[in-house]
Amino acid sequence: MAKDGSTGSTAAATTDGTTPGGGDIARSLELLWGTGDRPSRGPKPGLTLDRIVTAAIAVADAEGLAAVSMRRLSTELGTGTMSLYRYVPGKAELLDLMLDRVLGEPLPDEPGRPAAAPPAPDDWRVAINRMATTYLDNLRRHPWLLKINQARTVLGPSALRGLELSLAALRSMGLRDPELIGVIITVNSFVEGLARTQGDAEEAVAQTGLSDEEFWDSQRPYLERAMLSGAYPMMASMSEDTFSADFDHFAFGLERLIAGFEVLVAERTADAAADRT
Amino acid sequence: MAKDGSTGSTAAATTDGTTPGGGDIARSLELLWGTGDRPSRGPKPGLTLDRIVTAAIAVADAEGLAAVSMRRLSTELGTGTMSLYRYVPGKAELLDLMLDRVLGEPLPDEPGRPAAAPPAPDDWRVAINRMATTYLDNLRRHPWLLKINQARTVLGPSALRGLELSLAALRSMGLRDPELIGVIITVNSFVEGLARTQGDAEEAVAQTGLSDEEFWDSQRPYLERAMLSGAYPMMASMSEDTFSADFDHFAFGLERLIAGFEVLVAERTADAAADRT
DNA sequence: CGGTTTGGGGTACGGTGTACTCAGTTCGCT
DNA sequence: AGCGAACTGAGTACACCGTACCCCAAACCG
Repeated sequence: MAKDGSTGSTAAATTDGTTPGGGDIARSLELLWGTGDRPSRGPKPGLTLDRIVTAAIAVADAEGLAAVSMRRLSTELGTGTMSLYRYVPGKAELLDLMLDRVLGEPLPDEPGRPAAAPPAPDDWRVAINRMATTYLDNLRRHPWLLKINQARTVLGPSALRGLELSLAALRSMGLRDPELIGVIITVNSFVEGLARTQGDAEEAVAQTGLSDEEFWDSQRPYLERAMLSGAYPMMASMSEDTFSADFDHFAFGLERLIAGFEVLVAERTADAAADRT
Repeated sequence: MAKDGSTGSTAAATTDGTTPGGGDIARSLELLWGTGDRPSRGPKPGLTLDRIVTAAIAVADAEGLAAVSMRRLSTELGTGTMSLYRYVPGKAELLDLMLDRVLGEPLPDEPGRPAAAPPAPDDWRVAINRMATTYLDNLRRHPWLLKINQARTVLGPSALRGLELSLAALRSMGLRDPELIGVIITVNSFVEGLARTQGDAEEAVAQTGLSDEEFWDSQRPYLERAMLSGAYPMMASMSEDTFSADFDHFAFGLERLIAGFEVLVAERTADAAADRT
């Protein structure tokens, strides 16, 4: 997934002459924020960045990120493979663009839910709950999101808008600015970790063609021998429903997290009251 | 990274004749729990599974999971590439073995810390804190851990031992069994998500050769223009230290999480007391 | 000692990202 | 109107990857 690095950067340096790696980011930024004015000489482009990104996302959603290759996209779009490089500096940048597109897009209408996004609620608990569920929904809709390096995501307009909305909703907590960011990071980290586990499980089913049940059944003899060995007394004494799928780990964890924030907010308001007297 | 799937499973079926995918798991299980008795006909093996896994981990630690290829490992070990397939069914299984090895190994001695693992403390807060820090340490030492599908990790002896120790330490919380698992999953998810963000950042520095500062500087003009546009009032009003690196997001989030658990434990003990009266 | 079983390794195939090169199109300027 | 510049599209080629297949040498059993 990650490009080779050695061949990539050195090759870019020999070709372009710009500082290796730096030129690509500038190029990505222009692609994201750019005015889109195209030079007025030469033939009109037969493709759009938008179409490429859309096609890439469609393929990734349907068959996983591994299916997204330049050759595959070109056949999908009916062009030559190398033509894509007229619009995108490289595959890494294409992945960046996919990220920004998906993270910022409003959730598509679902049958059970009203389409319009309601304004930010003044209750931060509800806001956090919405943040987490929305993010989890997004990650489940696009499982490949977690396989793309998010650190160097160029902060596109849509990503900024999401952060802005979150911050506005959390303002009522009365925490300091870095703590607000901490809240967001904590919630997002929890959701990401959970989504990764779930996504891995689904991917494993798809790739091996083996259901979860079959998988665990294949391990059962080894596990039972281990339990009988006496080396794992705690695990051997666990109740039957311990690993049941009925338990909603997302709801459980999120509830605990919000309860933890509640404690901090209560402390702060108590402090403020003490200062006032 | 993930193997092709179509070629992999079908090829395994044509070669071996066993149910596609199922044979590999059985093979992995035997590799993990197996007795290691080798047949006494034919030449002695010049390699060990252990040496292969060790070499793979070394390469992954030093240069990232992308550098772990069968050809690379073979040159590292001084053998032919295809010889490796006498010991490992395929690359996917090798990754599984790397996982189990690393997740179960005791942390190597570090200068500042005593080497012996102390017995499980009876205070579950300390236990959770230790769980989280240990896991985070592990993920930082081996950033490639998060790029391997953990869902179908064969539960090896070392993985079981870790789970057993965690459960023993959390027993004093007095929660139901599924909730105990929920606690572990929640903490681990949080740590994984955070580690992923940190790992992505380091990887980005290594790959692009661009420090974080340089990266953000390159975005500054676009961000400033966005701030001045008035479309992001909350973000524009943030204090200077909001995104400072001084703030320890790991400590902050973990503290909130533990506080949230505390609330639940308190509720339970209160309920128990009410029942007793 | 002959046969059988096993490990080691070479070759080859289909896949990937992408550098390089050349042909063809379209506009601005003279 | 014509020409040259600037641009797009596409083909070819290279270095990687995982691994199927095949053959040979080594080691034990009878």
